[in-house]
Amino acid sequence: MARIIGRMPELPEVEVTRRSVASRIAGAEVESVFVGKPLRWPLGIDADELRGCRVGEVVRRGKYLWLPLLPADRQAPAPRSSGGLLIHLGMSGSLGFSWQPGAPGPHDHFDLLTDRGVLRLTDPRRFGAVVWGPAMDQGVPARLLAGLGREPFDEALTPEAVHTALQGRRVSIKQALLAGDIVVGAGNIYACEALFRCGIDPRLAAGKVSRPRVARLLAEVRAVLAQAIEQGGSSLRDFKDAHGAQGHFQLSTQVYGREGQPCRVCGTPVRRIQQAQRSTFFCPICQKR
DNA sequence: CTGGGCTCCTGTCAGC
DNA sequence: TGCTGACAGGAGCCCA
Repeated sequence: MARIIGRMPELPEVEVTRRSVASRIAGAEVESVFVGKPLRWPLGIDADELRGCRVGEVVRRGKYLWLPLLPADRQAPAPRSSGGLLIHLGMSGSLGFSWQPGAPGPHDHFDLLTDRGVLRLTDPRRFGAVVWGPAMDQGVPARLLAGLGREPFDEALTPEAVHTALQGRRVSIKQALLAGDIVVGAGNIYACEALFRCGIDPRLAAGKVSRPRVARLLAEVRAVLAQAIEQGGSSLRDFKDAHGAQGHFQLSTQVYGREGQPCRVCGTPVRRIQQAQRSTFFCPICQKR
């Protein structure tokens, strides 16, 4: 039986995090920076150089957050660098913003201390990252974002475009979804759930999915992500502190993490298989094509 | 260009 | 009850 690891930050959790942090940190002035244990990549700048920057509007791209750091107009002396921080929560990361978070704990690896509070990255497994760059489309951030597919809610992402992009792909549709180079945001949980909702066998070759089914799949990816964002958003009202987000985003799943348990639609035991070293959950009866 | 496999890390859990 | 080892997973990266 597969175990479910507590929270896996996928697009919905990243978006909910953005919404909870953005309005409170916008306009804040950086006073100092704490860097803990190494994360996935080095920060890429001397932390002292961020002092005196003003935080801009936090935006999300895929599962990344971009935190603009601009020169504060009335600050003297002016910061030595402006640009921003590209943040990824990895497998186990969470971002909190609070007035007095206390001393960093063993899993707190980055603090941005500002005049409005402290933005803190907590990440036990350290798959996450905080990387400085001169702009979102320059330097290391640009390189990291370059291969990303379209945003799931981008209106320019049509079923036709997705279908075309899938043509010739021989990997499974599940792997193609996870790859994120066509549409971003569907991690392992949501890929499994979306495929279940539209009755597509996760093992089916990506290029073999018919156009109507691609349209249905895109709709379900959007629906499951939107639902998760909404659920996370509603739970935000209960936030008490910076890390109150724990466990709030666990959508009640139809198949994910339910190996051996009866399919909620037909009662057949949910199957678990490995695809590219990753667990896939599906109903062998409901997902036949 | 595509696809497959490896890698980072540590909390959790099965099994002895 | 305590210890050990397998496992989970996002996504960059390297190689065939």
